[in-house]
Amino acid sequence: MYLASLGKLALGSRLKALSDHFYGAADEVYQTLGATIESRWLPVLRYLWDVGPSSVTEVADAIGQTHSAVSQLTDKLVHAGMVRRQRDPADGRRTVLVLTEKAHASLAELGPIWCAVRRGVTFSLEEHAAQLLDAIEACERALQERPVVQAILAEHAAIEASPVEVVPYAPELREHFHRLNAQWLERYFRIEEIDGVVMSDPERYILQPGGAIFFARLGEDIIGTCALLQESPGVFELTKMGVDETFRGLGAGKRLLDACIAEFHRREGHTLFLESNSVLRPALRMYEKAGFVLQPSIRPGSHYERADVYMVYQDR
Amino acid sequence: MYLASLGKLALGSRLKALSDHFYGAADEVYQTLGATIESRWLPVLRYLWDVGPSSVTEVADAIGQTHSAVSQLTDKLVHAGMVRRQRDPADGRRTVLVLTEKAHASLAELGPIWCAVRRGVTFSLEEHAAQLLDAIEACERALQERPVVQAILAEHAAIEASPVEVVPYAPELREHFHRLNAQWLERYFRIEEIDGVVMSDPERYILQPGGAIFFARLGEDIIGTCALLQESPGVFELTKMGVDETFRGLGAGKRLLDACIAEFHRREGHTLFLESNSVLRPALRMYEKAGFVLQPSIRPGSHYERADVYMVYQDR
DNA sequence: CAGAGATACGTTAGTGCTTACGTAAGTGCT
DNA sequence: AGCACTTACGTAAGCACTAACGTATCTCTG
Repeated sequence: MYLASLGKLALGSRLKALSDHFYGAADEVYQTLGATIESRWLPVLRYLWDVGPSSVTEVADAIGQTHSAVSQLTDKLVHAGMVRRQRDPADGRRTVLVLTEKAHASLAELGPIWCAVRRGVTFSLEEHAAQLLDAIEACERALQERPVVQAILAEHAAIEASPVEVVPYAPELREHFHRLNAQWLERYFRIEEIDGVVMSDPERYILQPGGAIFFARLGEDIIGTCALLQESPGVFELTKMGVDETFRGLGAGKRLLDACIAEFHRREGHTLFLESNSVLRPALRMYEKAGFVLQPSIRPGSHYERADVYMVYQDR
Repeated sequence: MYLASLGKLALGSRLKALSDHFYGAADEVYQTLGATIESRWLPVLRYLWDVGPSSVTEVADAIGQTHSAVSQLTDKLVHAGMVRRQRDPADGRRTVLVLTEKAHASLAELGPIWCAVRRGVTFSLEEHAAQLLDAIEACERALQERPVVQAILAEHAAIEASPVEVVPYAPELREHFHRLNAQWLERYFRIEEIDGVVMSDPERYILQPGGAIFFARLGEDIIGTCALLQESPGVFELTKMGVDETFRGLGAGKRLLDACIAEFHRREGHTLFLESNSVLRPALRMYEKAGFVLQPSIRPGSHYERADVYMVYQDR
């Protein structure tokens, strides 16, 4: 599913899809079992069933919808003979919604079906149903406490305020080198033996053999890294390029790449290559734009299991 | 929020509400920052951006919507100057959607905004965002493997096939007594000291002092329990009534209650009372229907912290 | 190579919700 | 008491999507 790759950007779309799935499933069940109810009615009917006669606004607030939605839904429920509208004698503005006898009878019969729904969802989703409910609840609460729009605007201001800077390796940044690379390795592949060795001691395995490491910095955050590894005199490998997922789109990758290529020239290398994997499409496109050319076959004697792309830099 | 109390029954509604919240938040951000994009466009635009020119059906499949939806969205995108429709020369039925130059320019500028969105969501929801995404992914997968409609219908058939039976205490059911009571105690209150003692050794604390325990059984599942505790000669307390959350609505509670009242009569008790809490509204309604009458104040010298309701049985 | 069936996709009608608006009824301030 | 305000709620218009349909095009089979 493509949407999964968009992560937090497509949260709305994915939630909607799941929501529609459950609505549809419930309706299918009701219809198959001959229940005269629709999935969208449930919150209103259950509220009136649990709490008793209530005004439109009261119901709307409880189930988290607008009074218009409840009012329109009430039209349908009245038409279906499930609800009566009554004027509130104490307050002429209010319309009190009351379940009819028919509704009481219908709802009483629905017990086993609702039970089956809960059981079926539990069977189908196993423990994920509870995890989903917990996550929803936690998110609802968090959104109340820390409105997401403000948070996003604040982050945007912070991002705009300070530019992405590229800085060379420094010992105190070593753990960032590990963190940033582990992030994408674990997400898309796994940490191969050679990765673990190099990531844990980059000074020894990258800098000492005549290589270089750069970091991208945004304010106080180290958001990306990239390494230039000297494989043999004049032959360099571009490797361990990683940008924090949440910080992509700021051009940090390109800046790091440019820094590595500049360093390659400064050291008067004659060959610069890289190995990658075809699933990392945005990265490959960036390499191409920077001057790397896709080779027809993978590099002979590659160190990496995951390598299925081999590119060589062609100066222009 | 009332919907939370419906649990798995209202999954669709809650997901929809969250979904709308995120769509709305994204649109607010785009508008505030002056980006000429709407949240609903994102899946299509990002797909074309990541994958390149694609046909309508291809996009629809990737983002999990119907071709109609994509087609109609395309109308808007064309109108906004973001997308061009092209006939596929190789297959005259297909319409290839291509991002315009303007779209490329717009999307390139959106990088920092998307970054801010990811960062903002992470800040606002903390670890719950990742939990939500994981749960969504797990549910999507589970729904594919075990369609929920079939699961529900199967459960319903199982429920209809065998009636709820009430059975008296037996030693091998002891752990069910603990499980069923722990479920609601932990959910709404906490397990007080006296609860723990009684639940762990019901034979000693309920049966030996002249009480009784009943269980509700559905097929192989023990789905509910209820106890009659003799407090002093002829004075009985109805206590430890619990029905498995997923099995509510089958009338098991009422059956257990009737069994306890019958037992109370069989033992020729003269007083039957219960203590409960006002949040357990459906249970209180059931007690009332069975003949319990709400007392004006709580029982003097109650054993329970949570008791704020005191009811006494009035034979009719 | 004809014709049945499948596929691609635009169009239309309908659904479930929203926002915006209008009206009636209650509330509060002077 | 009078007038601005708020509140309750129905109605209208609009949006995002779906299902159903129609048309054009392609593919497969005998």
